[in-house]
Amino acid sequence: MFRGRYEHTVDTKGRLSIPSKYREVLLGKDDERLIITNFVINSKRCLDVYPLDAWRSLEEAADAKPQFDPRMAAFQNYYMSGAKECTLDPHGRILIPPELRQHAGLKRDVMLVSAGKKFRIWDKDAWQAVFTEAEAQLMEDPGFFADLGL
Amino acid sequence: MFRGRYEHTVDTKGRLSIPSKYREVLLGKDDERLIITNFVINSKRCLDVYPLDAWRSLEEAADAKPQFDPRMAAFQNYYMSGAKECTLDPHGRILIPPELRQHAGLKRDVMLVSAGKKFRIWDKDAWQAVFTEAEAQLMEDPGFFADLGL
DNA sequence: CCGCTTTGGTGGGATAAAGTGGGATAAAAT
DNA sequence: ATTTTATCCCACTTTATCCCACCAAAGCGG
Repeated sequence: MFRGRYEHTVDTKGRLSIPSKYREVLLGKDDERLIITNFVINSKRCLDVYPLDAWRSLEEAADAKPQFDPRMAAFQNYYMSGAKECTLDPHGRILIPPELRQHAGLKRDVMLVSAGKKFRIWDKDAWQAVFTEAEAQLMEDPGFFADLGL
Repeated sequence: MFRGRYEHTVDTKGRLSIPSKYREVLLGKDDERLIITNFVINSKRCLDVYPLDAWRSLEEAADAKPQFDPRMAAFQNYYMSGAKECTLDPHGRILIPPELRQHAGLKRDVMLVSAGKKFRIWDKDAWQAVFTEAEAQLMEDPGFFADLGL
């Protein structure tokens, strides 16, 4: 499980260093490669990043579903087909492919945001908007926490 | 269970010592690490602090819910994604990550406030406001506690 | 009741680690 | 063959961690 949010920077070469806490999670696996693909939440674009093993189980789960469901096809076309493999350099950085960088509108400042078995990469400003929206939503409905046994 | 309120100080490096009474609670566990994340009550921001085991059960409870419910997504984006792990230094202090310090508006003087299996960290002034607000609510509506079934 | 010891909390310097940037070389594409 | 893109290597800056010292308050024995 990845934990925490980190503000990092993409350098002029398109490199982004993965937080050491995230890297610790990867060290526990036999393959440290990452799979990165395009995604969108609340009309805001971002990137989803999976450890290779987690991506594989997603592939298998998708494969087990009926292939002719149009929504499944859309999922394949959008999410699965965007996937690129990235390897870490000696300093723990990845090179984000240009199409994906552009998809998420990544400029210099980005946020890395944990989401269970994967994490996301957001342009900093886009993330701000998503975060504020989520905060407002939770303030409106504080009883929600009770449902989770808080 | 944590008990009591404590006024402590955050030093210039961002360190905060955990009250020894709270530490006694942690000693009973096999892992003393804390998970700390952002929260908000009555539009006042604070930090929620969990022993690692308590946080894990929260993660599991959240994981068991449908992931694409919009409220669930907001919860994941706001509360879960902010979670950072903090280890105690030899004097029983934690280093509060800068983003979280900033989120809660922590300056030098802070309050540590018990809340069952977790506790909260407030800026001292913000806490004052929350406290008086709660008191006013009780004075206005003396049946308030009774309505809670206590 | 007074002084000593212990415990809890605070502060600061030194060292190590994480993140960032840039030049040089190698691989790939045109 | 030339241009572009990616990888490796080295250097710098910032942040976190360890270690030591200090102070105040509470507990203890004379």
